[in-house]
Amino acid sequence: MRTSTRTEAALHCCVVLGWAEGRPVSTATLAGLFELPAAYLNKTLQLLARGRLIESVPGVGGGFRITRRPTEVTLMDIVAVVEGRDPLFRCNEIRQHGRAASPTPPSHPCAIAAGMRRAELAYRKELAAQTLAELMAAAGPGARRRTLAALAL
Amino acid sequence: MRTSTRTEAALHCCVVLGWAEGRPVSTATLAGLFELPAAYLNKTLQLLARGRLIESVPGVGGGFRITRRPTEVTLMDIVAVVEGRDPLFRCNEIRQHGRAASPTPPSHPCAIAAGMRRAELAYRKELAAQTLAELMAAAGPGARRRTLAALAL
DNA sequence: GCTCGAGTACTCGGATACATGCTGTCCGAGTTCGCTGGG
DNA sequence: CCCAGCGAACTCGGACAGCATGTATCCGAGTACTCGAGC
Repeated sequence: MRTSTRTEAALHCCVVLGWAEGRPVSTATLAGLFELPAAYLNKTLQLLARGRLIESVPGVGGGFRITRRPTEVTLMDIVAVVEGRDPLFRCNEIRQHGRAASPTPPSHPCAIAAGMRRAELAYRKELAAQTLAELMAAAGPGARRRTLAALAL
Repeated sequence: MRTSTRTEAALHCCVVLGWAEGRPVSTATLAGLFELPAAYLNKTLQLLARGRLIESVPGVGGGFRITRRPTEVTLMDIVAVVEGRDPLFRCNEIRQHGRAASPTPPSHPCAIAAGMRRAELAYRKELAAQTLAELMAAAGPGARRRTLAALAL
C-alpha cells in the first residue's frame, strides 16, 4: 500500500496555487516548478478541477486557479480527490464464504473490518485537521518568495 | 491507495491460529475456511512466518501455528508484515527539483511530507492499539465455536 | 484614428501506450507417518 | 512380539504466468490575444 505520486504533486500544486491567490497558473509552469512531465501533471490537475478545488481557465494566459480560501481546504479534501473516496480496507466478508460460516446472516459487523476502519478513520481525521493554509505557512517565506519569483517568468 | 486482499486474509488467519492455540493448521485447511486459493494463501502465510508472527511445521499433520500470545500481537504487527514497512507517503522532494528550489539544502523538512506523516502516524498508532486477542473476542463465541469445529475435520 | 475580422499561438481535455506490482498458479525439496519384512 | 527400514503421502517453499492499476505520452477541441485591412 502506497500513496501515488500524484498526491505529492497535487499537494505541492495546491500550495503554489494558494500562493498565486487566484491568478491562473498553467500546467507547463507548474510542471517546470517541479520538473514533472507536463502532460501527466495535467491529468492530476484535472482531477482537482473535477473535485471543485481548482478551476481551469482556457485560452492564452490561462491555466488553473484556486477556488476556495486556503483556510477552508484540508489535506483530506485534496487526498480524497486524488486517491479516491474508497476505503483503504475493503472487507470481502471472507468469514461468510467457506466452512465455519454462520448459517444465518451475521448481525454483528466483521470485527476485523471494524478494526481497520477505526485506524483508517484516525488517518482521515488527522488529514482533515490540517488546512492548506497551514501547509503554506509551514513551507516558509523563502519557498513562497522563490516560487512567486518563478511564476513571474 | 488500497490495502491488498492479503491483509484481510492474514488477519483472519491470525484469528483462526489464535483460536487453535498453538496447534498447527495447514494451508489447505485455512484456505477451505475462507474459500481462498490455497497456493496463494500460502504465500501470505509465508510472509507472516518471515515476520516471526507464526511458524511453519513441516511434514504430515504440519501447517502453521502461532508463536506469540494473542495479547502480545497487535494489528500493526500483522499489517506491517504483509503490507511492508515502507511509509504510505513517499516524499520525492520535488520541491528541490525544478525552479524555485532553494540554492542551499533546506534545513526544514518538507511541510507536505510532514503533514502526511502525521496522519500516517495516527493510522499506525490506532492499529498498534488493537491486539489480536481483542479481535478474537470481538468476533464472538459463535464464530470461534464454528471455526474450531471445522478444524476438527 | 477606429472598428471589424481572420489568423495564430497557447490552453485544457480526453483518448491512447507502457511499466510496475498485485493476484493467481504450478512444481520441487523436505519431513513425518504408516506399512512391511525380518529377527 | 518387537524393531528397523523403506515407501508414500502430505507439508511447506520458491519460481513462474496473467491481470489490474498507476505512470507516462500524444494529439485534438476550444479560447483569447494579435495583427492587419477596411471604413
